[in-house]
Amino acid sequence: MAVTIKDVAKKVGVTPATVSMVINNKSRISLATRNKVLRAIEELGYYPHEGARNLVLKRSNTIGVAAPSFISTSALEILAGIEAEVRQSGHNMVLISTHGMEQIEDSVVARVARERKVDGLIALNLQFTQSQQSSFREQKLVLVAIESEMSGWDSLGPDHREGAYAATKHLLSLGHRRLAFLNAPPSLSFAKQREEGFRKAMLEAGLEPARQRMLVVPDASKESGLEAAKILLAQDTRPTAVFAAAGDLCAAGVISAAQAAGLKVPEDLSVIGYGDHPVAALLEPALSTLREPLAQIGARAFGMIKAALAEGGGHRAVRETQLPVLVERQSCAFMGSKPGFNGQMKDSGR
Amino acid sequence: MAVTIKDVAKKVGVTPATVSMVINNKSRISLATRNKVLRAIEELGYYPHEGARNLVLKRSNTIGVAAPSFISTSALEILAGIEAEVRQSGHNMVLISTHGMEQIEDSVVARVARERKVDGLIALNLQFTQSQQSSFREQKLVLVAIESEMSGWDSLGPDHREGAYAATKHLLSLGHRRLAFLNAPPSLSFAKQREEGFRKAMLEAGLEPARQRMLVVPDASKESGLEAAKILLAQDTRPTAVFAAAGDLCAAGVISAAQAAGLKVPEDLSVIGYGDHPVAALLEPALSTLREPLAQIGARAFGMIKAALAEGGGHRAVRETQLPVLVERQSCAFMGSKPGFNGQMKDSGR
DNA sequence: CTGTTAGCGCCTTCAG
DNA sequence: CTGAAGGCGCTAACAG
Repeated sequence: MAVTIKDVAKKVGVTPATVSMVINNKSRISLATRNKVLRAIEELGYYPHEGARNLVLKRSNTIGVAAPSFISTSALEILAGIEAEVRQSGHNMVLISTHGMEQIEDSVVARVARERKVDGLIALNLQFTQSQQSSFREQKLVLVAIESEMSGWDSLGPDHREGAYAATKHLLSLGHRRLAFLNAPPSLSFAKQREEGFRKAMLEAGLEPARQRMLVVPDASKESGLEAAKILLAQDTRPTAVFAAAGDLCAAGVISAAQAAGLKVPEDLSVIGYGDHPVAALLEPALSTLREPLAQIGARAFGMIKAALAEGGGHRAVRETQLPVLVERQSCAFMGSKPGFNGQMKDSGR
Repeated sequence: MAVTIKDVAKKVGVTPATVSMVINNKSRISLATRNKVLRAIEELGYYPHEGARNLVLKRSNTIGVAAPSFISTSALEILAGIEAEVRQSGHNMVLISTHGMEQIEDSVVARVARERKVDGLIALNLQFTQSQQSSFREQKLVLVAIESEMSGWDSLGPDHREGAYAATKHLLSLGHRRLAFLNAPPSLSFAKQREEGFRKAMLEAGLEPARQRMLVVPDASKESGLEAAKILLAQDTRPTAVFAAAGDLCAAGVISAAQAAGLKVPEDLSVIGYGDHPVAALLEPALSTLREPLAQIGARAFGMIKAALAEGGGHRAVRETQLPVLVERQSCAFMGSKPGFNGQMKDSGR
């Protein structure tokens, strides 16, 4: 049997209540007994039993992170951000992956909300139903959504609009005028926002986005990028730069298609991606892209949980957004730049 | 306040103990009261409080997974495997990342072993000290090690020796005789085993591994692969194939260097990696490599935890190993194959 | 077969 | 400033 609060109380000759108080720095206890207690704790190697404590305090000291899947580099980065904060504040963290299956999602709710295993929940790319949400409210469980919005709850995520705006501006500043825009299907929530950012930058530059250069790809795969690039490159006045807002993988396909067509990147065609996927730096040429502050988002999400918890679940419904940053590598160049004037030189120009 | 066992007891007119028994299918309770209780549970929406239950049962129903970091695709895959099993068996899982810092590692032990927050621990790429281990034993906590061995405890992990053997055989079967071998530094535990596998295959083919073709790279980065490849390609009789046992990123560097030197992969140089990193499939040409059954390893690890727990912590010290599988893509070809005889055709040949 | 009695390990009143 | 008492939600022994 592990050593309990009683053991130390007995050893010092006080009651458990006294020991409890010194542990929790409660009502000023005489320095004398306080020290005696602390010494006994040390000698006995006593550690409070968190479960017991949680039981009386009516909390779990644990937060859950729910997502369809964690097997993606972006989910991972967010997770890392959350984890660091969680540990630092002495909480626990459990992962709940739903695999996109409703059944599991429901069981999440059942277990989480009813067995009171978590005090708060961070939802990543997940949308809870109204009934699930109200079940959370009943249990006074706080919810924070990343990359999705649920009215009445805090939410946060990268600013797709500004990210796309920055990418477009970058291309524009390099002298490009015929920009192609490869977007994800509108069913993905961020697609609309990225398009807004693109349009805004174009309009500010006095340019009208050309219809035939705005393509929607079915997914963010390399194949999709290849297909789209073929269409683009077959046009009479082909674009001098393409912004693969659908993602870096897509951009990889564009580069690949361009090279297959005998074009050099970035001399003949500039390409910029989105997301800073691990492959981005490995491509030839290395892909310029937008990096989202994922770890920071994760950390902030936990911060919001804590704040909400502190306020006793008072719904704040804060909505925050964090700015992506442009990562310049070798896939973009001044329009019409000669070979020899390569990406490396651009980098130093900033 | 959530509904408790008392509430349902009161509603039915029995004592909490009775309710507890029907929940746990204990000593045969009259069907009549049993049904009444069940109905009440249903009506009230009662769910047992796991924390309270664990307190009296002296368990946590939770297993911990400790690793220096979870922020890698391989760690995540293992985690996914664990998670699925954990959920299925109704347990909980907490993540403990040590960041390779001893201080944290100690606190892991302190918290885990003394606050009794977990019944078992899966250690991933982690080596616990003797004193930590005996502390686990005292707490009757079971330990399973993945990718590291601790005597007296169960352990498992991918079979690096067989993996490397398979990779080497593959190259050999393609007619290659001058194989280069890029290994991780011997400080990484798997390096030795992969080298053994390589040597075994070579010896079986009657080949003596050439010293100058066996390089050690400082890390598994693309840069390391680039550097190593430069050395290899500058040799008089350069290798016709390279096995980047250090990892896929390294292989990416080799491919890049080869292409920069005007060689075509796989026609002029075959390259095989290790690990099936997400980028492997995206490279040009797509990289052949070895895929480790990570999810399966995770699942099995939890299986071992359960078995050990069931046996009441009787130390079994089982040692298991799982076989990687060869993933053939486009980066390997028959030695001396002409352009046109590409990887695609090989694929179908198997 | 069911109810009562004791806790699990801890914390918070409420008296002293 | 400290002790005693009561209880968090649940279950294992005992009685009845």
